[in-house]
Amino acid sequence: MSDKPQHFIADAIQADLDSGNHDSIVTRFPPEPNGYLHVGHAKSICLNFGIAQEFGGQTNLRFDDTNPEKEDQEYIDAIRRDVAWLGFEWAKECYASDYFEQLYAWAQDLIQRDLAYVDELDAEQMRAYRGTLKQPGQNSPFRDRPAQESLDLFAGMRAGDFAEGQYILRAKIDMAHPNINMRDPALYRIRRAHHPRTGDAWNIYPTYDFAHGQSDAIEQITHSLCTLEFEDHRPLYEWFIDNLPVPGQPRQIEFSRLQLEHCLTSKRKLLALVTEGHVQGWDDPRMPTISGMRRRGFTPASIRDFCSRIGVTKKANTIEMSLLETCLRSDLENTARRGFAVQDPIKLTITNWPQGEVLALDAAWHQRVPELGTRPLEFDGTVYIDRADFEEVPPPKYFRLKPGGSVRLKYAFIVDFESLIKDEQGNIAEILCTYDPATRSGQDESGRKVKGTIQWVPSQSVPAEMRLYDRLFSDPNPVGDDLINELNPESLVLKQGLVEPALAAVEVGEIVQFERIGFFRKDEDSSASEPVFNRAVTLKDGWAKAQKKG
RNA sequence: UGGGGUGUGGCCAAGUGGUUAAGGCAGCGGUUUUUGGUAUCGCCAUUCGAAGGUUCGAAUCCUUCCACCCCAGCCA
Repeated sequence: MSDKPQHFIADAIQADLDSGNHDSIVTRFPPEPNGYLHVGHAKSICLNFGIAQEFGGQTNLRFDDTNPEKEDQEYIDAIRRDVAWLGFEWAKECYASDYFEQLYAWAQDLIQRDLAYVDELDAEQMRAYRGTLKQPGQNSPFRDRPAQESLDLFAGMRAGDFAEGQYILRAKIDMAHPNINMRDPALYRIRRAHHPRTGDAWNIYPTYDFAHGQSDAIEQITHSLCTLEFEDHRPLYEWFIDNLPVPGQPRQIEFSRLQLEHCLTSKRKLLALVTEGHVQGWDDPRMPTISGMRRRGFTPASIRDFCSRIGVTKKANTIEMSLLETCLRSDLENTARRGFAVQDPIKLTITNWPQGEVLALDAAWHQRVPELGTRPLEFDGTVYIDRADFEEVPPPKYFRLKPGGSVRLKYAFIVDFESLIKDEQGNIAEILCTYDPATRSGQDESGRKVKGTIQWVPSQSVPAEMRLYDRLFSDPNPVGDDLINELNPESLVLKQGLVEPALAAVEVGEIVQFERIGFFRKDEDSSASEPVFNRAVTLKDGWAKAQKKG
């Protein structure tokens, strides 16, 4: 894990600093508030804020709110929360809509200089005139409309004199340009929609292309970092910067977007998951959204670490889930408190335990991190262990409890198998053991060694709902067109388990380790009587792996 | 010959003509361990999309070819 970003964008910025192009740098993170941020945005956030920090610069949070129909204050609020949660502070909070008046003036300027015109082709006609990827387009019959006429029409568009789609402002560049984006791109369209910030003040809205670069220039952005699909827009971006009296010379640099296995990172498709009810909301712990990951149990540090480990290039990439999981585990390893929980309880009774005696144990929250303190744990001769920790007919090298075997109940005693009690169906209802008083943890002088040490919960434990989350999509590279069939039917498995009292009492939002199981975050759905825990990630399971290999 | 990009091990990714091609993740094997976790040690590309060429020397330069991605919203 390197601390200095070492990639082509850092190199480019360094070069701009060295050459004297810039004395300091300013970047921006420019989401459109039309949905929740996801892990792909996290990459962009970490890149933009991280690179600015690295070079002593600043980063703005700018909402690219140029298309009111899809945007909402709810998204603005969520985005602010998510960026802050990730641990970044923006120098300024900006909105493209703050520049609408300036943008309008620049559009007029372009018209006056015969670099833009009001067209009245409808969308379909425009497409026809645009030509194809291999064939040049044709000029609109309105292309040579006198500037004054365009100016008047443009004013009328703004004033609300026309219907949506009736007129459109276009740049006058080159309808035969090999780059389709340069074939007289749309600058302003009529939209009678309520804007979350400007309300009904405007009847026309600038397009992304007309707003983005100029907004960058207004904010004195030095490096405008965006994803690869905007590469083709760069000539247009530069055309505006070159043809308008903008107060800055931002440079656009593109990098490849993040693809995560078993995930979708398209706002449109994530929206569908939410609206079609396949998940419980934008913050469903299975969602690759920042809010979903937060609720799942990911930490800001783990996500930042992930983003630094995946690198920044222009190459298409699909990152394996295991890397994200590794980042989480490694962040939590030395910080999360550990406690006992069982997902599938089975009663274990110590037959030689003194009737009524209760032994109060003091167990470390983290065996290697004493600063985390201890929690009380009561042992009264009846405990619950996980069904997975007993096998009547064990496979070879099974270290857990089995007929004729012994196992240590962590922080307590070694117990020796005695017998089983089964119900009418033949299922194991209870395990009977004896304990070895000489083997008490911390004061064991018996010299006995056992291969297995397992967690357990006391007789007075708390029932808890455990939400075991797994990948949302079965396929590593889901398409997202056929949600029903692509979704992993086992992306959520509910368990009614038991947790020791101290674990049940942790604060909502705390992430703990259920020893030998995984890291879990106490969910907001918890009630006073029943805690709810979300499984963020399992522990690595070498035994399961060995079993699978056979 | 539309335009724009990208090709280094299973997944990422350094490398910018000169030791045997960094590192991480995954995998495999060992040690430690009162979490089959953690930690730790070792192994894991004669080869850089392919073929030619330049050079004493090439993943790095040249040529040709191949593969994959993006673009025809009044979305961003």
